[in-house]
Amino acid sequence: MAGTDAAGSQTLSRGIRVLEALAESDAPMTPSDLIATLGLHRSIVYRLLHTLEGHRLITRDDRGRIALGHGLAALALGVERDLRDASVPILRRTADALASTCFLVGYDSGEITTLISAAPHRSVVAVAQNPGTVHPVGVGAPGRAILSQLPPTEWPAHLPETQRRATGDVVTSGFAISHDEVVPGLHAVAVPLPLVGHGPLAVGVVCLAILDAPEQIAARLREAAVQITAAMAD
Amino acid sequence: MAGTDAAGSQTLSRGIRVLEALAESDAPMTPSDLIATLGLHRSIVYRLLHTLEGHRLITRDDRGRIALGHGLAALALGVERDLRDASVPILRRTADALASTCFLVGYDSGEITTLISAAPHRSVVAVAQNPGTVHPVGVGAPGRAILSQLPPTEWPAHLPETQRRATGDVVTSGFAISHDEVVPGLHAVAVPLPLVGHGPLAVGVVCLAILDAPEQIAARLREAAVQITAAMAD
DNA sequence: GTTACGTGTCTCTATTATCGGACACAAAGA
DNA sequence: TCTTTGTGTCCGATAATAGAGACACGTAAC
Repeated sequence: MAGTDAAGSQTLSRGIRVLEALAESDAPMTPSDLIATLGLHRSIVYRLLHTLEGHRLITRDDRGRIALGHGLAALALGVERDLRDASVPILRRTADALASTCFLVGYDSGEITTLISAAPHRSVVAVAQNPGTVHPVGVGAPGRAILSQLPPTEWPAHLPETQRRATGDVVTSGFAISHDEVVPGLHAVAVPLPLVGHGPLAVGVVCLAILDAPEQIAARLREAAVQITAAMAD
Repeated sequence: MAGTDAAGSQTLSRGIRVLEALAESDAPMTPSDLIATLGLHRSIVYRLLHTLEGHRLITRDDRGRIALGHGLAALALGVERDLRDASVPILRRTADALASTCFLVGYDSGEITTLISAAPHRSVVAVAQNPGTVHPVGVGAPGRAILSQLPPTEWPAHLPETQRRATGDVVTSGFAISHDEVVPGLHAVAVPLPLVGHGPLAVGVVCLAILDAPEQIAARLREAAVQITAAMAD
């Protein structure tokens, strides 16, 4: 669903669709699974698999089933490397200070992706927010913190009036808050992080029960945002 | 260097080489950089870039320079997902217990890749060991812990006699130790982690100064390995 | 035994990508 | 101003892939 029939190279696009199909599947896939999912001929899929395996982007287990390979982890290491290196220690401190999972999200061509996250040290239940997770735009605290940095022309087509006004509130108050929005039972607070040459970013926390006043949490998050901006200036 | 002219699809292989080139570069690349690095014609590179951009595997900043895109992080999220989800909390506890960065490495077609790592909470200096990092086979404690699980027929061609005997010691003692081997000044201890259907794995720690006796560290690592094995059995 | 099924490789034309060059355009430099 | 350099697109002849089927092999069902 992510990859439409992208302009340019059909072969490359199909090879990437193999990886996307494997990522969306929670278990390793058999060749037949892939052939059925992609709707391609067997000979094509096998050719793509050989090429992908040669680059270690897929691997095959003892039963011949196909899974994403370690080479993808090596490639992903290079995604926003400077930003992630600079932010990790800051997010760790913020997560401990707020006793909540703290994360940094980025916006790229219509989607919001978690770039890094840090769980607090002494947490009874750790709310996971793994890097690579995709958020809906305009929904939830991080979604609105990002949206508030985008011109309304780039907003999603059918964004409810409620979300539009809530996003406007982010601009005035400087932070976004959400509860039961993306995942039931979870609270979230996020602040925008504008950084030159990096598209809209946001720093946020997610937790089961809100501890401090939202304004206090937002103040601490803004502090982290300032530190990240400073660390990136070098 | 990683991707030779892989059998199968030339187009797909070249598209992946674009990603590999961007990952090896520490800064965003201009189109000319890529064209020179890959040795391809301009029209080919532009076509590949359009396709990759459509799948959010690359992105372009305000100056037109090209960097790896967030879609790669989403794909990498699926790499060894079950194993990583099961290991994260165990590695965190182990890292705190040993006051050292603790990590899990996996082997796939000739290369050892860090799958996850956990830094200790109260660390003066945190030794980073980011997921996706590639280790040399047979060198260093993790390298030998992996090698000890491979048949000698799959060992690297010109492995020094010293490394061969040290690897043999891992089989008898149950753990590997290294100092000043991969990175000067760093100590490392690692234990093998055999897991059915998952290729050779190893759990290890890396630190600046060794605190406990290697045997004690190895015992704690073996404990973590057992816990991971148990967590994967469900 | 047979039947059915998934795997993996191979061969073959129609379709698609490649690659050279050409073109237009903008930003620096002489 | 006139060059030079990088960017981005477009066009044809050549080389590569797509896509269908055929084939051999192991393996589980009957």
